[in-house]
Amino acid sequence: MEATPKIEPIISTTMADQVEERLREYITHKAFRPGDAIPKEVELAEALGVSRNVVREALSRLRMLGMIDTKKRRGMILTQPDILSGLERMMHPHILGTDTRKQIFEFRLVLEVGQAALLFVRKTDEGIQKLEAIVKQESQVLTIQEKVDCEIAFHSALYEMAGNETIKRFQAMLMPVFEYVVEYETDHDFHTVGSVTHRDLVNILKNGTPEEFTSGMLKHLEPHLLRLA
Amino acid sequence: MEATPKIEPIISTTMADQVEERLREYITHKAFRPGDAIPKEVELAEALGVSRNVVREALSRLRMLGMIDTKKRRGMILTQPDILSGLERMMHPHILGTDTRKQIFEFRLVLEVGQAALLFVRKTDEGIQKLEAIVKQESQVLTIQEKVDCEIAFHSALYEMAGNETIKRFQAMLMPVFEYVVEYETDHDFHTVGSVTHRDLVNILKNGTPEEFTSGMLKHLEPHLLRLA
DNA sequence: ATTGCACTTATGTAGTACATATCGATGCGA
DNA sequence: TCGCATCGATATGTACTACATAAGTGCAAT
Repeated sequence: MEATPKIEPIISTTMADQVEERLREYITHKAFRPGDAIPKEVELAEALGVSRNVVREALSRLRMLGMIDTKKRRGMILTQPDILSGLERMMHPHILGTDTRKQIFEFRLVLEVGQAALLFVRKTDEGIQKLEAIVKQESQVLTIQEKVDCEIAFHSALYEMAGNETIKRFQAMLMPVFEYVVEYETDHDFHTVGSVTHRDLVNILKNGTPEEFTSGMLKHLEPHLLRLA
Repeated sequence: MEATPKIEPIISTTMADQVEERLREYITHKAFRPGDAIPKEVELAEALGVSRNVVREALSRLRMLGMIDTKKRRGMILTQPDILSGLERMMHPHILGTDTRKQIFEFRLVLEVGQAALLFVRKTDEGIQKLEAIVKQESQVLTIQEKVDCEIAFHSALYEMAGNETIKRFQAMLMPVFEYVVEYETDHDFHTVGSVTHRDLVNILKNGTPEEFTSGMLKHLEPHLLRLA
């Protein structure tokens, strides 16, 4: 524990922070729709009683999140944000803490298992053929790198078939951290594999049930799961 | 289709955008650790050949994401970012598109099912007792609102027991969107429930296996899953 | 009606000035 | 020598001004 156990509730909330919050309230609270215009910078500055500088800092943040779009004379309009834009900017393993990395590691495992919920609704013959091709290629692989590539290709193809772009992107962003944890913060090998192989999973996908698939995926990931505290 | 099929590859990349990117590269590429100091605003401005204003807009974004922390005379230091800070700012149902909302809806279903991967590693007696208390309370409930509250409480308690703060927070952020979709964009009731009840899930958690739990959760969520296209 | 040009306007960038908090040193007194 | 208060020095926070730049707007000419 630190010397001061619980003091310092004051957080230096700067003007830009406050303005950002007010603007987000303004944008989300009202019945605004994408495409609607919002007041000019100078008007906002005057209305909020701050300098244009502060307003611009707040707007700059919202722009980064994709909540607004600004053009030179047109002014600013609301846009529907890219909910993962914030995430992708900080998914670098070594700027995160070990605890966060571990949670992200677990997050991916959860996604892999839960996928089945969508997979059996969306599965297609082409998707399965693609998976089979990867499995076949995997059996002829020699180097470790090739094996890892196949591993990633297989699971990417699964997400592809699940038909949820958000989950797919999210998982892709998780991967670098996942690999980092496997590489540096666990004692077993990346490609240690459970009693259920990729080939088994494909077969379940073809002829089995969602229940069987989740069971299979749990078995497939068992080496990872056993490592959890 | 528009009149011009493929023109307009130019994206007005502003100075602040570029500086933000450069700073992120600078922060992530090097072997920096949380706590390390980064150059002063004026130094950055001079080094990058832009005004201090632009640098501050970029820094303001990184500060929002929790990547840096600044104090009055101390300067700026790297911090380990809160990976969900960006997300929570835009999880408002009505500023998202219907497609995004649907994907978030699915995302939660996937998490619910995949949870089992962690749940059986982390389950505790106290957690199960808490779940049982909720189930018991649920059986005596009268109004719809109370029923919904129990629903939320039950699933929150599950995430609590899973012991992954990131997933728990993430799920909590998903919920408003999930409820919105159920309320306005599906034709069945919120509390339509599958053939497996909360009580069944608790029993599986006590005496069953992860495989049985995922199966049970799939059944529990079946009304939602059947609605997916 | 379309093209071309000047004008207007809102954002983007630069620069200056000052406020504010905080670190560090200096000096005073016990 | 050890506090303790005071006083700069310094980096961020805020305000203000000025101008550049892109993009509508409207008018005029062909």
